Amino acid sequence: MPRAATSSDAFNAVAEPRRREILHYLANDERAVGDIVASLGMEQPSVSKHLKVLREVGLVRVRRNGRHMFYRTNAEAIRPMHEWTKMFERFWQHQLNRVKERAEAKARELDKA
Amino acid sequence: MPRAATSSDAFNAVAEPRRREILHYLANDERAVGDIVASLGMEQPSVSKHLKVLREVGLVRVRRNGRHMFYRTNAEAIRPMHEWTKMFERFWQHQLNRVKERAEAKARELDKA
DNA sequence: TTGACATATTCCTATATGGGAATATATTGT
DNA sequence: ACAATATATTCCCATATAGGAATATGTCAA
Repeated sequence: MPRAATSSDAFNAVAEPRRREILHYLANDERAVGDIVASLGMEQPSVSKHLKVLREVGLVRVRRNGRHMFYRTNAEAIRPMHEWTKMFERFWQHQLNRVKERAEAKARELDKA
Repeated sequence: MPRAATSSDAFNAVAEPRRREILHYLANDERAVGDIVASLGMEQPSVSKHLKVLREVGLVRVRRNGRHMFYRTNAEAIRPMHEWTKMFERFWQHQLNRVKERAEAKARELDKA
């Protein structure tokens, strides 16, 4: 079995760095495809293809205005990823505390000497 | 150009659902490969291969004890993904507020009638 | 209608995959 | 040394890329 399609869910879609750039760029305002091309320095067909993937998983919304297609990030679709990674928050805080505690213990040791 | 390797970074490694399951399972305690196989109901070679990918991007740590390899999630490696998704938090909160405000405005309208 | 502009799609190719099956490697106990 | 156990690796294959080049589609303006 090959890898799951990039358009199968947000996790797969977002694995591609260019698509993360696009999502970031489109977070504040809607933008026409040409603006993305100019601002991010990617080829136009490439941008269109990435946008298609992002559309298919609901990570961006489109609106047509004349010849222009205005895309904008749908932040809500990123939320499940945020929730998933959040599950591990307490674990890395734990890890950091252990590192800190060990450092402090070492400092006390040195103090005694 | 094909897709970036699954072992190129955490984003790509975590795109695979089975690997997310494994990370979740290994978050609390270290576990031997056999335990993962039994608990998650995957084939042993499959688990070993997934663990290899996770190791290569630093998402898990290993410790050998006799014939057993004890794996555990390195939560710290998930943090960058959490930070990236966090950038969008204010945007989805914004979206939710707009939905809420519209609902309240509608409620006021109905109240007048 | 025709031309110019904006975006999308198609075709091509090298490459990486995940699963299954089989096998290799490592470690322990006897 | 040998058998048993635990894990890792290899080989095979169908499939999905992402980029580049070329082309198609859609929309406006004159």
